[in-house]
This record gives sequence, structure tokens and C-alpha cells, in this order.
Amino acid sequence: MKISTRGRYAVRVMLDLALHNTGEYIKVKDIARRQDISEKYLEQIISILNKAGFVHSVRGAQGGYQIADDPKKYTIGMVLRLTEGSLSPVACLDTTPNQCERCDTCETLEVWKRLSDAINNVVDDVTIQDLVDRHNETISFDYVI
Amino acid sequence: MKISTRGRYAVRVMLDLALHNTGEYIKVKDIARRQDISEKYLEQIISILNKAGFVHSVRGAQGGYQIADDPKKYTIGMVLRLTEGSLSPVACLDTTPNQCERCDTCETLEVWKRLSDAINNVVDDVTIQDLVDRHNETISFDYVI
DNA sequence: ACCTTTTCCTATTGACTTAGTATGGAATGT
DNA sequence: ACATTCCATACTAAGTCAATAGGAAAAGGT
Repeated sequence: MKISTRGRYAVRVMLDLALHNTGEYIKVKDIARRQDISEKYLEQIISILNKAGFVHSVRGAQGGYQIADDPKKYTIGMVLRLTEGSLSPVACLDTTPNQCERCDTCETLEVWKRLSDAINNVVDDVTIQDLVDRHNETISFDYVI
Repeated sequence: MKISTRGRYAVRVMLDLALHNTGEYIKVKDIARRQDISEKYLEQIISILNKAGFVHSVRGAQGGYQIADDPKKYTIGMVLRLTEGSLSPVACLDTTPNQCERCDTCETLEVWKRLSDAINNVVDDVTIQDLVDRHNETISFDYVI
């Protein structure tokens, strides 16, 4: 029941791009350095975000990435589902109708549904913008000290 | 973010033992047949439950297993945490204090905490007895038809 | 035209986990 | 003694994770 680095890194990439959205294109190398993540591994992850249209890329010198839309438009859930796959705790909830042959008499299905809803409610309630705000709070707190 | 068969089977074992708690000892072979799970694999899983004291065992002929305490006493969360390990979505929540070197400035920590709480709230709200009740409802519903 | 930068694409790898299977030993009732 | 049942450990095939490796393609600077 762990979120893998792929999903967590993807969220951090989106946050990094939102924080550095100056109009210039952001290089993977810079994100990797700031986030302390392997450059090559980040390439793969950002490529997923790119194919889904979450970020926009330009190749060649002076190229890089930008977040495609307003950070308010992207929830953590969208990023995690894209990179991790479905967040439902059991596979049988991933298809409608439920393909499990035991689902008619399954005593535990209700629990998994509640669990799935609880998970989705949290991750879909938080946007990348919320993380930006959170970051800015932390920064100003540092200034006070 | 999936619960593995180990955890799900463990819950079904506990439910099976609760449903068949007649005073006699229940054989792994019978649970395996009813639940349609490999006997040998079930042995390993029930052994975890046994070592944790969730079930009580007797060896030899006429031996088997019984649920150790009132099914109301066991939550799904207890069974899952025992068999799956921690249910928190990120490893850094598993130790106090948080060992992650980035945790002071981590913008996402709050999300993972909320997610962890949401998960635990659901699984700790449901007991094995609730599954028994759910089972009995389904049975009586079948009778009506 | 050439070179550097940067993204894009695919293959490979070592460690680990999952979901079992296999083999045999220890205890218990008849 | 013997069948039954739990107990313990080792093994395995397939898959996932978290990268690493190597190069192709595009774009800008000179």
C-alpha cells in the first residue's frame, strides 16, 4: 500500500514546474538538481507527464518543460493515477462491471469501496497550487526566523 | 497502492473462522476449499495470524484453528497491518520522528498524513463481526429469492 | 554546415516482492 | 502404529521498482 517513487517524484516535478513557471523552459537537469532525483529517471517520469499533456516540452538548446495549465487544474490524484495507475486498493474495483466471480457474495467489497472513496477524496481534494501555497508559507516562515 | 492477496486472504480466513466458530477446530483444508485458496499458501498466512495470537491452533488429528477472541475485537486494519505491514502511503510516516531529511520543507507530507489517516479510519472502523453481519444479511437475502 | 544542448526512446540491470509450490518434521487422536 | 493435521523452511517463476546506459532527433548559436 505504498506510493512508489514514480508517483511521488511526478508530484514533485509538477510542483517544481509550478514554482518556477517564469515563462522560460525548465530543464530536467535543473529539476533533478533541485529535487535531488536522478536525471535519467526523471526523464522517464516527466515523459509520462508530457504524453498526458500535463506539461509542455521544447527540444534542443534552451528547451525544457513548462507546466501546461494552471496548477489549480491538477490534483495530486490526477498525477498519481497517471503515474501509479489506479489508486483503488483491490483490482476488482478497476473494471465496471466488477469482473470478480465472488463479487455477489463478497463480504469485504463494501470495505474496499469505502477505502477507495476515502483515498480518492483526499488526493482529489489537493491541487498542485495547494502545494505551491504550502511552499510559500514555509518560505515566509523561514524569513521570520 | 494495492492490497496483496496475503492481506485479503488473511481477512477472509478470520471471517471464515468467525462464521464457523462452533467450538470445533477448523482445518486449513476446509478453509482452503471454502475460500478457494491454495492450501499451502493459506498455511503460511494463517501461521502469521497464529503467531500474532489472532487465532488459536491445535495440532494433530481433529486439530485445526479457532478465532482466538470475539470477532468484534478484530478490525480489518489489525489484520491488514499484521499481514501487509504498515498501511501508510509513504515510508517516512512509519517512524517517529520522521527520518526523512526533507521532511521539514516537504510540501507533500501533509497530504500523505491526511491520506494515511483516511485509510486507517476506514479499516479500523470495520470489524470481523461487521463482515459476519454482512454475510448473514446476504444469506437471508438469498432465502427471500 | 557544424557543434552543443536538450528532449525523446528503448533496452538492460540488480534487488526485491508476490504468489505460490515442495519437502519434510512434529504433535495429536484413534 | 498410523493417519491426520499443523509447523517450518526452502525454493521458484513472474513481475515490479528504481534506476542506469546508449543513442537518436530536434533546436539554437556560431
